[in-house]
Amino acid sequence: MKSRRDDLVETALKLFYLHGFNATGIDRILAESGVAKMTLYKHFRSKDELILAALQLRDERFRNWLMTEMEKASADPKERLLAMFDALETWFQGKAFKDLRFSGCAFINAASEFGDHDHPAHRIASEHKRRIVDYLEKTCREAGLSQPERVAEHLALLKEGAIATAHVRNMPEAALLAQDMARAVVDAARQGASEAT
Amino acid sequence: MKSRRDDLVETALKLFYLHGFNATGIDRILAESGVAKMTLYKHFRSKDELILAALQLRDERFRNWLMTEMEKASADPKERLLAMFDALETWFQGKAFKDLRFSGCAFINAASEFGDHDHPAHRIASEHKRRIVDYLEKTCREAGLSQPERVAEHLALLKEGAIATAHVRNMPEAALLAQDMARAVVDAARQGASEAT
DNA sequence: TATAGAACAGACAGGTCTGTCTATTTGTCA
DNA sequence: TGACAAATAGACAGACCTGTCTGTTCTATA
Repeated sequence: MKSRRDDLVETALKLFYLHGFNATGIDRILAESGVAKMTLYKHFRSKDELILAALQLRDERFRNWLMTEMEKASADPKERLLAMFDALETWFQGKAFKDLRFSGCAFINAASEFGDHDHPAHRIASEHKRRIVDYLEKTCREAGLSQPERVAEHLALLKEGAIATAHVRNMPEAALLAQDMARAVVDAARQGASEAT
Repeated sequence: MKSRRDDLVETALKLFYLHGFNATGIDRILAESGVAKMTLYKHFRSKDELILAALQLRDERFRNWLMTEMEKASADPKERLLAMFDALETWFQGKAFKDLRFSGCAFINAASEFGDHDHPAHRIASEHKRRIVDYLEKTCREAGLSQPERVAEHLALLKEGAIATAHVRNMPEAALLAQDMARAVVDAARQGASEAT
């Protein structure tokens, strides 16, 4: 049951992601989605609102994809943490989201274009990243790791580094470099959990 | 001996960095630099050329700043590698480049706005990152670490992760999270160097 | 089939953008 | 002082952008 609104947000997400927010005009979104201009302004007050809707869709879809990939990789939470980086590599290779080549992280991109941390788009980006840390922290706890908040932050930072490196330098293997370090982080926290700290 | 051209590139760099490339019009650059429009088009064919000149200035200036910070921190190359993350933290706190608040990495930002890897601005970004890896690798060799190419890539990835995290989540302490992991990476490579591999 | 809401095409206003042009002023050096 | 190069202000064209408006056509439901 795809509504006109859904077509719009879907097309907007794709074009914003591939070409940037400021560089993408609404006329192009309308042309590619086959929606009339008045329909857009019936559903959204402005282009800015459409940007926010597209980012919210991306947040939901990306986290869902990542969690699914991690959970189907293994039943062991420690393995799941490491499987995140395998998932990242498939993403970097353009195999994760159909007909959407890898073009960096939509939220890092949003933060780049909307540099002010108070801008609504930047806030959505910030919240997206926090939600991922929350999920990693939960998985760290399930794995019985020591200092789960800290380990989750470490793993999240490795993920960001892999994304930025893969995008800027066109280097999908960055995921495996990050995975190397992630393994060390997780192993250290596993030993730490059985020791007195 | 500051030329009109220098004023222009300086102002362009500042505004592009703070507000983005597409969002910054040349009229604003002209107004803030006090330069006439014809002077701009005497020195540059187009706005795109000005963007490239600004990124080149940033490349030179940033790498110079980073290397200086690392080298003044210690004479020991291993300590210098770790000092990179202290330097990053001062940058994230806005204390590195005068009257220029931290607004992410200019090259990650450029890659975001110019997503196509063949775009000249994206290439400059890619080369900037590679030059930093080269410098890290050289320092790894000076420190006598095993697998210097690999360790340099690890450290560079940690740096990117710290930058992205600090910017998107407004979290300057990301530098210290990265430093934790960097210490582990460097220590492991030091042990590795004295062992048979 | 009748009706009402939704989406349609397309013109339009008003603003902003890059890049060009002209004519004038400034600054430097002999 | 005189001459030449550089920089200036400001108007302008043409393209593009967001957002509004009008009048028509589609579609679902009663």
